[in-house]
Formats: sequence, C-alpha cells, structure tokens
Amino acid sequence: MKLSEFETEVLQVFWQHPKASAPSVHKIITNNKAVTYSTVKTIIDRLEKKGALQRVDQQGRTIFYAPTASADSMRKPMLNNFINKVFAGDSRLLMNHLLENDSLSQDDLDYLNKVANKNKATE
Amino acid sequence: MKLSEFETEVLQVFWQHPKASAPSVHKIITNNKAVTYSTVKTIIDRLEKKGALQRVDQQGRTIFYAPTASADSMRKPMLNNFINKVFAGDSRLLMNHLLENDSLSQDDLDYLNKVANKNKATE
DNA sequence: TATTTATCTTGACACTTGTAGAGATAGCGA
DNA sequence: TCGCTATCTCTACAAGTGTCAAGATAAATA
Repeated sequence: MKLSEFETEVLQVFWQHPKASAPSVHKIITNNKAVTYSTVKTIIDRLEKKGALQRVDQQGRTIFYAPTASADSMRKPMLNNFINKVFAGDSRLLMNHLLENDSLSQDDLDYLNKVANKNKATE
Repeated sequence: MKLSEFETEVLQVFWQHPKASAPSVHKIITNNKAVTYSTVKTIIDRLEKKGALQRVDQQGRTIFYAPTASADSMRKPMLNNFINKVFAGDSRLLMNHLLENDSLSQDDLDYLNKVANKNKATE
C-alpha cells in the first residue's frame, strides 16, 4: 500500500488520534498547513480507498475513521524503504546522521545506550 | 528541491558513483529493477533540471553527471522530513524501530555504543 | 568511407497527487 | 416543523511521476 506524502501526514494524525473525524483532523492539520476541509476529506477518502483507514463509527452526519493497521506495523516498511532509498540500505549511516544532527538530546543518548546494552545482554 | 521516489533512487546511485553516465547508471539500476534506458535517462534529465545533477564531463557522445551537493547535505533534510512525516518528529521513536528490527547487527550496536558514549564525553 | 551502434533528444501518455469548489442533505436548534 | 449549518459527496484540474518508443546523430568500426 503506497501512500503519498500528504496521505502519510494525514494517517499520522490518526495514529495520534485513533478514531477521528474529517472535521477534527482538518482542524489539527490546519495548525501546520493551510488547506481546506475538502482537501483533507479527499485525502481521507483516498486513504480509505487504499485500505489504510476504515469507518468505525458515526455520530449524526459525522463519520469516524481509524487506521486499519498499527503505526508500528506501517512504520516498519516505511523506514525500510527510506533507508534503502536514501541511505543505500545502510542503517548505520542513518544512525550517524541521527547522532550528528542535534536531533538527539543527551537524554536520548542515555536511553539509546541503555537499550543498545540491553539488546547486547539478551543476545 | 523536492525529489520523487525514483529520482531519489537514481541520485543515490550518483552518491555512490560520482561522475557517472546515463548508460552506466542504467546498468546499475537494472540490477534491482527492470526499466529501459529511456526511463533512467528521463529521470537523470529531470534531476538535472531540478539542479540536483550537473554535467561535468563528456567522452564521445556520452555525458557524465555528478551530484551538485553532497550526499550528507541532501540526506539531512530528507531525514528530517521523514521523521516528521512518519515518526511525528520524534527521533527516539525512529531509534526504537531501528533497534527492534533486526536491521542492526551486533557490530552496529557496539559501534552505536561507542559513538553515543563519545558524544556524552564531549558534551 | 560507409555502415553499424551507442547514446542522446523529443514527445507522449496514463496514473497519481495536491488542491478545492459546488451542490446535496442530514441533523440540530429555534 | 422549518430553516440553518455542518458535513458529506462528487467532480474537476493542473502539475508531477513513472514509463517508454521513435527518431536523430555522433562516434566507432568494418
């Protein structure tokens, strides 16, 4: 199931708010980006058609949607694809970027250390 | 400069082989994917038009291209965009996936540990 | 030199994506 | 009950994307 940039962004909102309606997602999206309700609704429709969202409830005229798969299970192949596409399939290269950028706080690094060591212990 | 999926893939090849020609890139790409020379050349043309590639040499009729920017400098914003789009801007979430998947070897983990610690020391 | 061949250029096309307006209509409040 | 309003549905369109064939032509080779 191939999703476009914007479709991914919208699905993202649903990962954060499972069971959301088009109007509410529109409100959230508009925090970052100026788009009309129609646009967001179209994207939701496409996500539904692609099988990434499903209707799970209805209140009045308002339809509520939810992701059909967990964020984790969708992120996995996306990450893989990204690593292949941008980092020549080399996760270590990605890590390096993560570490070089200031994107990780000291806290993150500590956390990283802990997990990396834990993995080591259990192998 | 926004690049499409396939454009990114092709640019990737140039990061690995700076100064490459359309025919040679075509050969490389066809290892993974069945596409004609024309298709690859079109993508290269578009990358040139977008300013990601430039002509740097010519031998006979064969034109050689090279990336206009370093892999690193292009990867940075791409990674950022990806983290925002798929991981809600949370790099830690990304790391978790990296660690959970078997995408990292023990060797990678050791390496990770070393770097994370080094960063710690210098902060 | 004449011919073959490799490479480039151009044009094309269907599909996807981002974007949104117009119109229908169900439900809520007066 | 009746009109207003929020929400949905439908339709549309320009630009971007993946894909390639046909034709031109320069260079290599016979």
